[in-house]
Amino acid sequence: MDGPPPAPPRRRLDPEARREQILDAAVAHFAEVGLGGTTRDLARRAGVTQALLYQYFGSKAELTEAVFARVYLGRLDPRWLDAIRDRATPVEARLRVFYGEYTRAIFTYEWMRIFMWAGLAGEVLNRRYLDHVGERLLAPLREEIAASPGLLAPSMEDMWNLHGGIVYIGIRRFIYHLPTPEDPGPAIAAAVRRFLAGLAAPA
Amino acid sequence: MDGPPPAPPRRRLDPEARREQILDAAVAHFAEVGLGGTTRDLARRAGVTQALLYQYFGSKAELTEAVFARVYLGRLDPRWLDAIRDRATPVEARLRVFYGEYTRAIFTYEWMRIFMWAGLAGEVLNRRYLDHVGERLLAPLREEIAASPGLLAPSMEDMWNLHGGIVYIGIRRFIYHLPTPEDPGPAIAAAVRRFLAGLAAPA
DNA sequence: CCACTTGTTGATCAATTGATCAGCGGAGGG
DNA sequence: CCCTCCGCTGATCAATTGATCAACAAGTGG
Repeated sequence: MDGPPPAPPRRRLDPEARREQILDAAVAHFAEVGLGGTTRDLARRAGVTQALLYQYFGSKAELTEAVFARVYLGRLDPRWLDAIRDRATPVEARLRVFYGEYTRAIFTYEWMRIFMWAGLAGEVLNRRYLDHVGERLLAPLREEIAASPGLLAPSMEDMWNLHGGIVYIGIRRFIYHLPTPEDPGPAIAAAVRRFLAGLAAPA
Repeated sequence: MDGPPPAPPRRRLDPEARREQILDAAVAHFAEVGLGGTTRDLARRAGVTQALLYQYFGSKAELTEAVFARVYLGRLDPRWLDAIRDRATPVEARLRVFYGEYTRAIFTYEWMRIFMWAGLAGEVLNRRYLDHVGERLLAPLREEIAASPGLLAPSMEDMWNLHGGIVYIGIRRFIYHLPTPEDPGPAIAAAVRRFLAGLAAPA
């Protein structure tokens, strides 16, 4: 009466599921030790043999590309831009909400570290990603601030300063393993409030 | 009459000079490719044979330790603390001067990248260094701001936000290879000014 | 000009690592 | 129950890499 035994770990797996399993392990592994991590350690973590990796990925380079694709793709939500431009909401709230969503998307061990490893390695994807952030997110945010009565238009360098101050929370936590507030919300709110206060036009 | 020939590259070198030459090359090499760089590439860059490295450093680990020592040591100037506490100068100027000096010390290709490689690798030195920054520099700065009339006391998280926003300039330039202002001075001045404006006590 | 000291090198070893392949064996169809 | 398909493994290769060592040769003193 006791149903099937508690899932004796199937050795033969559906190819698609196996590929996902390997990719999951690869993201975790490369985030931890960097893109120079060995395929053998990765295989051990994934619970498969090293040879099997090459059944699903032609080479290590192909595997790391798949890791990039999984980590980068769908990380930026196109709806953010709409919220940024919604002038029915005060700019301060828009900035706060945006950076709340943005940090919720990128403040993960895997994303933060793989992005930094890739940056140091000179990956082109990083520059493309950051160009995108600058032109599609920071520039519109800057326009909205400039269009707000009583605020002086910030420069793009000012925008990067705001951005960097917030992203640095994630760097401290995931790269340097320093203690940071569990919820970055209050720190973000304070940073945004200060940023706008510093842009207040003289009376 | 034509003096000595134009320095035919001496093959035998004074041990101390050779050690320095290797260490210079090691700093440049590991900054570029990370601590996983090979001793053979390093030797090629230094213009010596790979075997010679082991005449001056017992192992690769010993070599990277020497690299850390050279990069970290003497980077923080103890006189900064005195300037920070010099209440004859306005806080804003003190903040501006401090971050001018600080960025002048750490905004180099070698320092920025080795620090980041080491951070990702989990080096203990990084956490020690950043603890020092927090307790010996940011905390005093915070006290000075708090002691300034008309300013609300910032939290340590606020201080890290100011710090991160400024350091991020160097991250963009040296890690991500993005264009940044040649001189970070104006951006620093703006960031400091905004930070303090955002701390102005309500009338 | 010789001989000794020692900075330097080429050759080499053992371990690691990316990649390959023949064959094993689990699972479903007949 | 057996046969076939194919997911999977163990063994193995070639290249790379940290480390060693005997031997070479540049500089120096006699």
